[in-house]
Amino acid sequence: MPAQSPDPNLIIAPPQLLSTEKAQRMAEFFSVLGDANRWRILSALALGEKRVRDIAEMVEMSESAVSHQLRLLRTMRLVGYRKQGRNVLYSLKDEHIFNLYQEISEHLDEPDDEAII
Amino acid sequence: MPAQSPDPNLIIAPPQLLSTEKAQRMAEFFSVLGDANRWRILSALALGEKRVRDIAEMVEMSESAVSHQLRLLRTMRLVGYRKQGRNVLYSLKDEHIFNLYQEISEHLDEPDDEAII
DNA sequence: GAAATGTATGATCAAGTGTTCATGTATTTT
DNA sequence: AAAATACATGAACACTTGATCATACATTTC
Repeated sequence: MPAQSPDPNLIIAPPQLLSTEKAQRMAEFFSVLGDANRWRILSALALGEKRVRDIAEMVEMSESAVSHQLRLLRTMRLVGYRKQGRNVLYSLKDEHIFNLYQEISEHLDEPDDEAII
Repeated sequence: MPAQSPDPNLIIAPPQLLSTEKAQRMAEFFSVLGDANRWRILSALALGEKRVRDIAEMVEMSESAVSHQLRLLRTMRLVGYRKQGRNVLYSLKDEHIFNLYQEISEHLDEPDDEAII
């Protein structure tokens, strides 16, 4: 019997208050996505594997700043990398990020008020 | 002909670099979810509509701190509220939050290394 | 091996964030 | 109407964060 795929419209709410530990882990993760430059870097990588230099140029940041941010994205396992000569090629490790992007995008695009008269 | 529901495994990546504006909007939204106390508050509200006082007691924060955070959650349209006498009852406005919760939870639960030998 | 290139990292500092404290407002109770 | 209760808000302050700058490291080129 094949596995039943979950109803995409089903809302899954935690049955109880989040523990401080779990809440903290959630917060730390979302904080990583709480920076515009990191989103730009991720979207650059969504276009394909890239060198630090090239990312820096695309997103118009210093190489140092990009490197710092990539380090964070690395520790959060959002990007992977491989060395190639003196270059380091970064790539998206978890493309699910852009599913989140899509969902939130829709949330943000909702009208401010449902006109109730 | 009924609408085709999208393939849940389809990864949707933006076809180009995110604009600074769009990236900024994303970042602002994710920042709101980048705080452990806000997650606790949201998870309290996931259990049902609640007064400020009760939320404060559940999450062990001062009423003032909770009020400040609820204000933020309100402006981000994550919670709604209605007055009832001298109480203000808050509730989740967008339960999608806990779909995000679910997704990220899985991401965080992934093993650190896929043992490759 | 010296110079150049690509990347990483530590220190510093300005800006942002979240809590507390004091105070204000609205509603209910006495 | 005075007191009590529930919530909101502004200011202040401690803490966090992210960029820059200087420097270090690794690899390639000369």
